[in-house]
Amino acid sequence: MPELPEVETIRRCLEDDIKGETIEDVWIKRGSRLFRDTVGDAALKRALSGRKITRLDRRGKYLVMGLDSGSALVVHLGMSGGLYLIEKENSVPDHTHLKLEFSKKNLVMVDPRTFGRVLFSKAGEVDSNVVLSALAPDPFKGSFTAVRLRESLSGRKLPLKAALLDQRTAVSGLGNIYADECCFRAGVHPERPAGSLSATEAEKLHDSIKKVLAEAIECKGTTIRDYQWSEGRSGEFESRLRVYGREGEECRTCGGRISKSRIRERSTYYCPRCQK
DNA sequence: AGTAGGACCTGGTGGC
DNA sequence: TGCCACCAGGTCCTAC
Repeated sequence: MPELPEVETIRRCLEDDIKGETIEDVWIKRGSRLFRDTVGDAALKRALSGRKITRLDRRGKYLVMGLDSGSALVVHLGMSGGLYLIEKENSVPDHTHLKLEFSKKNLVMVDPRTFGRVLFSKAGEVDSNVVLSALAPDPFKGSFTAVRLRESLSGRKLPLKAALLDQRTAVSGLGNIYADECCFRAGVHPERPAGSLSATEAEKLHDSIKKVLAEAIECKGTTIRDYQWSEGRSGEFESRLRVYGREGEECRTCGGRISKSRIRERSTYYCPRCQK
């Protein structure tokens, strides 16, 4: 579910509350798929217990929880994941896979569909982590430029949207909603071969990606179904969506009808008149 | 190598 | 009310 703006919202919401907290105890759901890529539950518990949280960073859609040992817990929320601070006396919600106990609160990771995953990077290995280091530039980093964007797409024949969804190629952090919104604002059709963008179009797309994501972060993300950024509060970008989920409705720019198609088995929304 | 499509899961919704 | 098919914001693997 969460794309970059939702993950960034969660990060900002949690950072101040967990930074400096010591992990007093760890609970991991038995046999949870989310930990399939870690060292094993027992070893992970040992690595986390007693450690102090020093920072909460974001790389693309990943959250990186830095510890005073120099290691880091790396979390991806998949389609349905969430991180919540709960009162110590409250029992954990359904589908909780991880609980970190602090002195006054507990942090839980909830994920009904179990598409999320948790990784662990040992001290000094965070920057060389195979998953994180393979990510394309973060849209808010200086390495994400219009030139780099166009180069990463050049020669590729797959649909532009498919290229934008690939976290390791052009840009990291875009998902199904924001990829559609960015294509719309840039005036480019999502089915265009990725390599067919002109320099001007690549600049517009680069600009749109930064603006759409920044605006969505300001709105604390989008709420389509069950996404909540913290204990029951919801994002407000939904009312600003220009194409996503608006099949048959009026385009706010040209008055035409929004179309829906499928790209790589993902629902795709666009305005056939505004997007060439 | 690059690309397409299904697989992996649970829960909510809308149609009958 | 109940049942069922379909849909969902993300990767990941396999096959062409």
